[in-house]
Amino acid sequence: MSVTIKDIAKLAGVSHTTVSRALNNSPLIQEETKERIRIIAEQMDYTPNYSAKSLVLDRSYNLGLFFTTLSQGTSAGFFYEAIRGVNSVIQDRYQLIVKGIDDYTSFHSITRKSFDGIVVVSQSDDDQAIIDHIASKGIPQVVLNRPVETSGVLNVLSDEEQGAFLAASYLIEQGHKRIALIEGRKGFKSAQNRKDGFERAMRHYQITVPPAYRMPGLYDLESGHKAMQQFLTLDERPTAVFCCNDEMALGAMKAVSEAGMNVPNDISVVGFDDTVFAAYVTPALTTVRRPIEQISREGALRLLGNIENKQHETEQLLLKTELIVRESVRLLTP
Amino acid sequence: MSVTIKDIAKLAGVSHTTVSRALNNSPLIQEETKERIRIIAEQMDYTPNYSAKSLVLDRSYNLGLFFTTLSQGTSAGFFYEAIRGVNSVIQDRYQLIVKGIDDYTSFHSITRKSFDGIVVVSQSDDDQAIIDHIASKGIPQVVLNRPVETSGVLNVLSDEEQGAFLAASYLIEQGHKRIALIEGRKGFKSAQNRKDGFERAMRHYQITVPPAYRMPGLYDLESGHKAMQQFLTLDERPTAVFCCNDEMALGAMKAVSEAGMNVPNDISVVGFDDTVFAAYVTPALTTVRRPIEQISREGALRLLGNIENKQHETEQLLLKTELIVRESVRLLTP
DNA sequence: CACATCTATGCACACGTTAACAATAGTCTT
DNA sequence: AAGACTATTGTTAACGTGTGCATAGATGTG
Repeated sequence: MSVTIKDIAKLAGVSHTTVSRALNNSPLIQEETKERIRIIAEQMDYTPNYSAKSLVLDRSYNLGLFFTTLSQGTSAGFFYEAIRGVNSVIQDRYQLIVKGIDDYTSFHSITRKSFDGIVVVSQSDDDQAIIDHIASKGIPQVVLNRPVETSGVLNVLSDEEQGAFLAASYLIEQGHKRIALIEGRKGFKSAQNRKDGFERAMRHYQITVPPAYRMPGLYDLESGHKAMQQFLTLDERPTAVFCCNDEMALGAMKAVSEAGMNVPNDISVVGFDDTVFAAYVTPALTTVRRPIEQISREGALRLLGNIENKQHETEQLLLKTELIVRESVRLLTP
Repeated sequence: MSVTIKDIAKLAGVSHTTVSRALNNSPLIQEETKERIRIIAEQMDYTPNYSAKSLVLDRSYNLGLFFTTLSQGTSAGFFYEAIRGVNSVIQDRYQLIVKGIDDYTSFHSITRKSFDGIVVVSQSDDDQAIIDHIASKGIPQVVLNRPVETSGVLNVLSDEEQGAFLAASYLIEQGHKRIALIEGRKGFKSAQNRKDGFERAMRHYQITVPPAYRMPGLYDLESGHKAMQQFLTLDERPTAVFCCNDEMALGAMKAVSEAGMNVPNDISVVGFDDTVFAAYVTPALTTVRRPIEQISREGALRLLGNIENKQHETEQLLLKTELIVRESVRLLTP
């Protein structure tokens, strides 16, 4: 059917071994022989059979890109940036295989033979199981976005606690004292980190947050909307609301305007993530930017380094987040 | 290193052929032998080597999912929904390999050996080259999202012309006569279709659109913003603006509010795509919903059908779009 | 009982590639 | 000029799996 090195060999009047060596640019083969063979291969439109290569070289040329879930809870922008980041560094060398971890009923099929390396974009503590499995199989991996306990695993993430601290501090510095919190999805590490940064800022500036000023959330528009509706029913309403991501912040702003009030004049809002639309809503959302694309690029680069140099660098890289000040927070003068 | 069928054979006291047949549930093997072998395989934690299988069976177990570009112009939500749709139907049977078409410097490596089938999510006429290449290699394929000329290719898309017609007609039915258009990215088929639907509605209701009421766009927030700024400088401003996607509509709304004006009271806006945030901006955006996830699911299903039944069904499936009425269009009373 | 038929299993090879080792011819060294 | 060395190419086996054909035993048939 398709052209093999044996076909080329026949035409070139050499052995298939010579063809193999020539095409792999082995120093054993004479330069002019190589050139002759390359030309013939080109003419015959030869493409190597990667299954055969994989079998003998024990490399799959596959790079896994695993997300906690593909069906819910992952924001589209996050997903997109992560794929872009990884894709930008792998070039032609690997095939990028995208999976949702929750699609696996068993990790049985995840082996050294099927993946040269795996990028786990982890958003939940539950991912620990697959991370351990990958580690136990000895497959090179890098875990992005979430701090990971397993030692000896590459780990690249942004300092979300610091980002949340920045944003919460900013609210206080703008004169706010009655500050409410809409939390992230339970079980997601980011939810915990962002909350921690918020709490640290409150402690640092000695602000107390009453229980009524805390609402759970699911990282989606709906739950932000609901939470803000709750806050608005309170006798003593908060003057500012810290939302653990931008989508909930949008939902919250929606609730404010539905109640005939205005952001930021009646109530201030900050988000987290700097999603692509944050700059374009009205008012433009003040938020915290995570360098996701950079995270996934740095992670993929280090992973490829480990794969190709057969080393086992293990490092935790913490990239800085950045507060993006826009229009959704009002300066409160006493 | 890892367990092979020969290891199992040794332990079971049979030939590796028997093991192979047993694990593939061949009718040639006695039921109790099968069961015995299955148990041993389980205990030894056997996983088949897919490179070896691929080599002999001439199947890669790979499904390509190709986007026009991963680096620009593709909206995150679109991307996300497409992957979700395809992923939901492939289960464990295939690996999903995501690629940007513009990452290829040569299509040379795209062969029957490396892909059992390919889903091309096409957003540009330029994709015709890769579609033809895939067809010429005899690889089963389905083209989503864009009508394709090549005959004998599965094709699933939404009727965007009809969607645009719906939205534009809605503006007119709400009493608007001075209607402007912000076009989509040049070269993208969707840009053409949406414009066509818009024009048909104008003709149908005998509305003329002056040249100053037409602005080019790039499908991003920036260009929508710019275009609307232009419209606002006109002496006779349009009362409604049809934006060829939601992101540009957001940019446009931003420009309106920056000018101290209000949507929909001063100017009405419609978008296209029903992106996830359309419902949550202020005012909520009236737009057209494309069933992307359904498109990619239906497309993937038909593709798998063709692969697994070795048939070559060729069909064009046109899925209906839907107008989602929200708050960004005002009822104009004469 | 002789023969045909059926059932369950094994043998040997194939898939396309790489690599250890062998072979050949030419060159250098002393 | 013989031996050692080098440069280039070929021979053969190996990777793990599936399959056509052969085989051995069991069963049926007249």
